[in-house]
Amino acid sequence: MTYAKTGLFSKDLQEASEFFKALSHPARLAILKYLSETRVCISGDISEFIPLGRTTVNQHLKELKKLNLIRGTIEGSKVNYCLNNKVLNKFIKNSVHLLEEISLGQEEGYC
Amino acid sequence: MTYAKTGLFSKDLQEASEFFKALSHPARLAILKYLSETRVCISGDISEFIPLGRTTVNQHLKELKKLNLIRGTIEGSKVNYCLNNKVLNKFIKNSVHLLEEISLGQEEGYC
DNA sequence: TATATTTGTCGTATATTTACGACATAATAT
DNA sequence: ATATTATGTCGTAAATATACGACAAATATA
Repeated sequence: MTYAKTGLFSKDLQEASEFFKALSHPARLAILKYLSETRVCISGDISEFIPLGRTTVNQHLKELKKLNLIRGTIEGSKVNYCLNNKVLNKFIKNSVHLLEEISLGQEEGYC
Repeated sequence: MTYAKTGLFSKDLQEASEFFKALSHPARLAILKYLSETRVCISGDISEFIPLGRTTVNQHLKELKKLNLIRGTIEGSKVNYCLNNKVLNKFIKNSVHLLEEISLGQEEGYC
């Protein structure tokens, strides 16, 4: 196909949409929430907590790692996962700003 | 497949992820931003503004309409589109709350 | 050393998304 | 009445996402 037309849009919108895409599956939101609560935990804890197969959870972790929203550090045979708050907060700040830009100064409905 | 496992997660996460999915393409963000600026405009203006084919833009509008983020009202042979701020603001409020819940009370990185 | 544990990668099947051309319909303009 | 405009729908091709079993590698345990 003449695919991947996402490059035709502004950098801002591209970045924001990528962040939203990372958040577009309940499993990934659940992982972020879980990591927010546990601060740190090993891979196995996450896939035990999420009601999906271990391989699938791993794939979701990969998606989150792709955007640096989480970090995994090896410790022996286990891997500790945690939020990368620096990056996460930057994305949150930007996307909240974008959403406010869209909704601010709006009355009920103009049509 | 044993597909659509999204139903295994809480209603909150399901709803939030659906909203994020609606925002996960730069074209849809661009449409929302455009409607925020113009307040109202016709379908043709949107597909002219967005660097994609008319059919594709229509499809994106359909996605946004599916979640009631926008509204389309027929006027003769034209269709006026505008934001549905009531619904939009509800989604924004909920998702900002969720994101804050995830990021709040977090130091730099725990691993 | 042999075995179990923990994790990651590869391949694969199916579902969904993205993008668009071709066609249909209704309203407007000529 | 006919042509043009504005919009929507259908079908389809290609790209991506989702889900998982089978296998591999490395560490920890017996």
